[in-house]
Amino acid sequence: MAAEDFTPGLNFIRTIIEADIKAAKNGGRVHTRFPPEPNGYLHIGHAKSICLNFGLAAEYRGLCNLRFDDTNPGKEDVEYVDSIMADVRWLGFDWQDRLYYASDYFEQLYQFALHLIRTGKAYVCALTADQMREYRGTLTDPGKNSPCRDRSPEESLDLFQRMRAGEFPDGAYVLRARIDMASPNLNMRDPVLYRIRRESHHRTGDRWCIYPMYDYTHPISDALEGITHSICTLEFEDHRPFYDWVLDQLPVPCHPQQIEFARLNLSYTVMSKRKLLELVDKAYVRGWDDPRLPTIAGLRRRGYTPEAIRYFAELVGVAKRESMVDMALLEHCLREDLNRRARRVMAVLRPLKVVITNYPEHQVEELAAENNPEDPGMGTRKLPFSREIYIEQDDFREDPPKKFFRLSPGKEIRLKHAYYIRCDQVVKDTSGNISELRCSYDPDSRGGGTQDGRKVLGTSHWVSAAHAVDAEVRLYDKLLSVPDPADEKEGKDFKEYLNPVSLEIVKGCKLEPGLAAASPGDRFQFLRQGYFCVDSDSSPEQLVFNRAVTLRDSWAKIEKARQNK
RNA sequence: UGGGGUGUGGCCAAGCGGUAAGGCAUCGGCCUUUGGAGCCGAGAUUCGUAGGUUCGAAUCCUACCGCCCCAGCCA
Repeated sequence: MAAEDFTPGLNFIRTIIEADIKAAKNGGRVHTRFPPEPNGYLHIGHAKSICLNFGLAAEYRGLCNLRFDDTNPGKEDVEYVDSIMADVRWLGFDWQDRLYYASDYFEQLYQFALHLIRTGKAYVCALTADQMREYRGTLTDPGKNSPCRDRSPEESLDLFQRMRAGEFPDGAYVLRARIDMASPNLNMRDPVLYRIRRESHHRTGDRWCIYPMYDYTHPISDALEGITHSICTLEFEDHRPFYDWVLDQLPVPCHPQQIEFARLNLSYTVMSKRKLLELVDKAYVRGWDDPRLPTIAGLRRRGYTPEAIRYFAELVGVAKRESMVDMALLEHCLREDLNRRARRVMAVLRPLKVVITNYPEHQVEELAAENNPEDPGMGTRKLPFSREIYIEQDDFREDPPKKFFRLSPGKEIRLKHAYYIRCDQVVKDTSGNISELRCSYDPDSRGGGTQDGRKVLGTSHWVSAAHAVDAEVRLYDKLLSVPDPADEKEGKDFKEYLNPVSLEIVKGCKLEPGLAAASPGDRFQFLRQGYFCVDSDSSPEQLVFNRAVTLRDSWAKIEKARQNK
């Protein structure tokens, strides 16, 4: 099914929203937000969330904000906010004038904290981090009240103001909510609201030395922005009671509904920011946009389209069940999109020279080739044909196995858009390697067919030797050699499962001449091989292509099945 | 062992008391100037397990089992 013909079904979130609209909750409004922390690059899992939040807003004629959850200055950076904005835009979404930062709310957050202190809902606590851990209790045992818990509002107010004024060293005090140290939900055992931290913030500089915690910041930010449905991932389900508690204590404009869904997991790759950061930092890959990574930047460089990613986000669905989606589905989405849009071109990755002995020595013909059989509107182009050409090494076998439709001694194949050729002679070098094939062509087969109805099973791509342009082609494969490292032996680090051949660089590839004009980001189908994208390293002098995804390959399947026997 | 979630074919996922959608993957077949694309077909007697309610249960009830998350002054 084509991506744009796909009609999304109902999922549990759409069900909730439709019920809310029907009940005229929030005046029938739908307002979502995508709230990344700028501490890393976005990946395909974030894309699922972006498509969900912006998609829902578009679907129900609502709005979606982009908001940076920047409450932890030590980990955050402008490099990340820039990349995040670029990635969201590239995916095709627009937050218009609604770009927000949690740090924009620091003053309001502070005022709300004062309110909580005055109403006895928060207090300044002097317990150290270690003590606080002890006082918190365990999963099965209730916690103990902090000795500071009964501090008067006046005293807490004074202390909190002095925390802001910078009178105390980092860690000396925190502001805590006063809820219930015996709650079975650890998030309700007087969670920390503010901590002292002398760290420069990428937006507020040194204006603050106290920073609010996520759990306190998030519900208020949502409420201030008039969010109706605050969609987040499953691990925040336990935080929802606190989310609601905060909003219930404060004079905020509205009370958004938090809804949790399962984050995306993809086989053969890693999706945690920590692991991705490690791969980048320790140079296991060539940066955040390495085409092997599931980052948006990596997928973009690899050749993925926003359409393919959006289609994928729709296909994987939204549910509460933890799952592992097969990488094959992502690949399918790209093929689906590019099959109808990508120009077909001929590129020989591992060239084998073929001399057509009965073809006139200096003759060059221009043969017409369609640019995309799926879309005649994409037109045709001319391909030069001459006596010496290159075909793919894999397209010739001196001793062909059964079902091998390609070229072998005495056999005939079709050169796509050109002629039938028959292999007459195999030329080898002194060490016995095949150096060239000598073939003869059938002049009646010009264009790739004859009148006699002769069956030619194999069709090869080719390129005229004298006219070919050289290129480097980077063949990418799975990042990991196992679908899910968590399923493997205990105690092994995920890096032990890194696929050693996730990148193979092939040089001296021969491409049809028109490709000399290709520029970075251009995508093509290399006939019979896959979809390729011009890399950002590419230049007119040194063309570089990335393989985004292979074509489905039934011959490879036959061979693999044979091997497994 | 406290709390919160979740269990539908290999992987996702609909289903919400009336007798198992759809997609990916897999396997057949047709077609083909890409072993691509396209087309046709195959596969859960069964919905974690065991009981129960009902004319009827994946859907309701009970018990049990599995898996995930929570003890950051991270998000």
